[in-house]
Amino acid sequence: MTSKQPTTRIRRSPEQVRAAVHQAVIDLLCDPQGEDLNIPAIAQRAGVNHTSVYRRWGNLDALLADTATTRLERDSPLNDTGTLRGDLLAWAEASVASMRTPEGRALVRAVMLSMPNSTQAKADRAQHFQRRMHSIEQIRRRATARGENPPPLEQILDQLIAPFYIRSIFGIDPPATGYPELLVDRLLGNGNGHRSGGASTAT
Amino acid sequence: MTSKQPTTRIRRSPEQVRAAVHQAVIDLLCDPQGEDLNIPAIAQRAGVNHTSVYRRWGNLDALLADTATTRLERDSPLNDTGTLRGDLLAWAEASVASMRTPEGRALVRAVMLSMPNSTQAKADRAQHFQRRMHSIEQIRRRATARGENPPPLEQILDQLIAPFYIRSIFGIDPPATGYPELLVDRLLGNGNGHRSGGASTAT
DNA sequence: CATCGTAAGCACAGATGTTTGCTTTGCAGC
DNA sequence: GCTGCAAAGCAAACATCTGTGCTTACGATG
Repeated sequence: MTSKQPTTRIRRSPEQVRAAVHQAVIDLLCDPQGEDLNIPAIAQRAGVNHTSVYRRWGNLDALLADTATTRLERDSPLNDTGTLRGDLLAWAEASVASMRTPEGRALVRAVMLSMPNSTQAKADRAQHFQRRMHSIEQIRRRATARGENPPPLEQILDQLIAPFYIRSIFGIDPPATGYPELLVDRLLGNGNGHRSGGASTAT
Repeated sequence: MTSKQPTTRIRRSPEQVRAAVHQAVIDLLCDPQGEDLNIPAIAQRAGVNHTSVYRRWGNLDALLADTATTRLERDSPLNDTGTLRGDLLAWAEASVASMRTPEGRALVRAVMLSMPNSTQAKADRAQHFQRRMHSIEQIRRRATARGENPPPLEQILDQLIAPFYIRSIFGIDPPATGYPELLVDRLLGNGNGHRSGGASTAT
């Protein structure tokens, strides 16, 4: 009688498992002192069986991508301020605030790590990029609808988004004050390449 | 008699092994269709025993970092053009050219991948950053010695280096023509935040 | 020419990651 | 209530990665 007690076998709902695993990814990405990320460790931290993780996500890249997109979409409310500059500033301020938290930096790292390995080519990365740029595209669309003339996406990528990523990668803290304004002013205020629409460039 | 033929055991010199392993890292980073990078695969591709790789580099991160820094330093000759703008432009042009080759993109990915995992904190990443910024610092030093007033490193990071990285990450091709000039002009020509030497802020 | 140190190669063992077959749970539809 | 489905849990096999002791080749030094 090795006393198999079938009653002790409890399980959580799929949503609970999903949330717990996502949280475990973030935690391990924030905390680890030299440990590297892998599925058994994530599953243990989340308190779920590792086979559940393997069956649901298949591999680490997919799990990282899912975690990153889920959290990033949840955390970017995308409020309408009425002007292009206001929207960009709000976006940049939210990004800077996020960058100052371990969790925010972990999410950027998750985006990075999820990308390079298994994706067969540009297709996956481009799709990933589209998802990540969704809020920016919405800001641009709204500006166009208002009659403003927003910079092209590529320029926003180069001047607004790229600095956030590079700093997260290398662990360079943003300037203590005025950094969102600085980047948005550079983006909208410079005269070469693109001229932004009219009145919103007043200081 | 399983015919141990001691004569067949040939070996290459340490330098040959190092070069072969570096090349294998680049190859696997360029080519793989969904395969993920690991030491046994690298060793096999390089034609060396995997134990040699483990003993020399210890782990994948260190190998990636070594490969990236070695190749990047080898491929950035750093010629002196006589002006800050010329030096930055040369640097940017070399970077764009490198970004257009699979090997160049692989090196950027190697830098990314080598960073996040085991490094215990900011210390390692900061050091890595210093090495990567070495050529830029030299350009700034030369400009200062000439009496020019180069932008601070952070601004060069945000406006010149960050775009290259972000595009490599997401696989976004740079504009076909004029991209280096565009970035350098934005960097040196804008009037807010930092004023570069002289009257270059004219529109 | 002999000797010695360094580093690569080999075989094998241990640890870890990944996958599979099956059982059990919770929930929805009848 | 009963039944069936989807998904989580469990255990064990399977594959792969990582590390160790030892042998062997190459080059430097005397």
